[in-house]
Amino acid sequence: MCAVQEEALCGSLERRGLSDLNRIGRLRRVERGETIAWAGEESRNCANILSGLFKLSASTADGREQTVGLLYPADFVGRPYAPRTDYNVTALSEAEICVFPRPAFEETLESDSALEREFLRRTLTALDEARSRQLMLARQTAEQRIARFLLDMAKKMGGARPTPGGPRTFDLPLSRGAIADVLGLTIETVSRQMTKLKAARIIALPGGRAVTIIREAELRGLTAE
Amino acid sequence: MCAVQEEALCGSLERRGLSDLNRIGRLRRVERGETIAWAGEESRNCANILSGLFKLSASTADGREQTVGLLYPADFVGRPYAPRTDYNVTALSEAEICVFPRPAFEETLESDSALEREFLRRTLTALDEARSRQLMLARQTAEQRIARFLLDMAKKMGGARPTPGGPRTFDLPLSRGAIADVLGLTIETVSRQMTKLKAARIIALPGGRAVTIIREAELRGLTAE
DNA sequence: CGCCTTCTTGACTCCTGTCAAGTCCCGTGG
DNA sequence: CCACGGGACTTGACAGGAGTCAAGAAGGCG
Repeated sequence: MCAVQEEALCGSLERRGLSDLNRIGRLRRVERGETIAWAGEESRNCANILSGLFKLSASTADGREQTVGLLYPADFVGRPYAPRTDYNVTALSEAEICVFPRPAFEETLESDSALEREFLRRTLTALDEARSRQLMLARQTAEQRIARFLLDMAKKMGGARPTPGGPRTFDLPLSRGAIADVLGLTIETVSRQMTKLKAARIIALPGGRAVTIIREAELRGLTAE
Repeated sequence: MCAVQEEALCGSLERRGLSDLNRIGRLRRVERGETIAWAGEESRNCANILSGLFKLSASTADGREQTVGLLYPADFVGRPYAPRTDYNVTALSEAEICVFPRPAFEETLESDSALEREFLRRTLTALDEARSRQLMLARQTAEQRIARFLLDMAKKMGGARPTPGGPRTFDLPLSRGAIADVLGLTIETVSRQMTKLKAARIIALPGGRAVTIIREAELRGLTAE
């Protein structure tokens, strides 16, 4: 039943506990662009992502948006132990999720210490990531952010390499606008930086949302990390 | 023994568990400016803050620094379940901490589910805060950051109000440089913004690191949240 | 009182945001 | 098959906020 069982939260469970969580979970298909949780709303459900990509975002009073995290298959969605959620969760692609009512999930956490420990580990990892994104947003230039983003995406997306160690091509699962939201930039700046990298022949943009990383070492050099 | 017992992590424990944690903890005094954990270093210890203020920081390759979190009394320091820590932890004032070896702390977490649950809650809160700081660093102007920072600090520091509802005065526990690191700005920009707020008679700067919030409503209006 | 750090202020630069046209891409429908 | 339309993307011109560099002033500690 659970397509991402080895990696997902429920994958850490032994047979018994797993069936507990599966029993309360309900499969749901989500359309691209659909928002499954709104900031300020009561936190009623939690979920595991089975497939697809989501963004976790907040917006300023004047309407500009910032993505504070990307969620991939096997990642967890929701905020246990809080009455409300502070962030929107929106699908960036078609997706499937496994939804639990929050109180039931909390009870399962409390009765299954292996699950709870795994959840704690994941939360600690998410915290490290959120802090690393703070450093990026506060101190990196647009060029450094784009370089880091492309490398991260290449890693996440896999992508074909015609020759071993050679250029790698993959499709960005995000629009320019969504990338801008993630990196704390504007669409125009993202576009200009991509054009600049293309002009420098560090990447190629074969069309659509495809990206080819031609000279990975140079790109890595631009991240200055 | 535990001066912040009601609030600190160990305060959530029942007598039995508490004594477990106290048995492995060791009191330590820390000087202002002292760094008790270095990024990239092996994660050997965890600690509870008993008194004082710490910053959690990272730096870019070119040496600029960013504070990714402030740690107050009763807050937890360290990274269980990871071999290395990614951040520096530095005392911004004289401080006292209660130190546990990381493996012993992990064992205690695993054997005491109430402690583990409390630790999970704290980690979730820290995650929310880290995400909220992402929004600030990505999308707020210098003026908005300063306004929010002053209001946050006023709340944390308490501070005397000569007349109820009237102006409130408190001492900033951070230097201008430390504030700049927290807000993702430079010392000069912090200084200029403070001067601007002073000129607008929204705050006063009586000397030293003291701040008086004269018109709190206006200051709150500037945060645009 | 004097030194040294911290803070303030000024002049200038530059990166990124804003506003405004285009251009590309792709699916739809004639 | 190709023209059309609309969203996504690119490009240009310009402005402005924050960074950088450089003095100076203020404050604290010996």
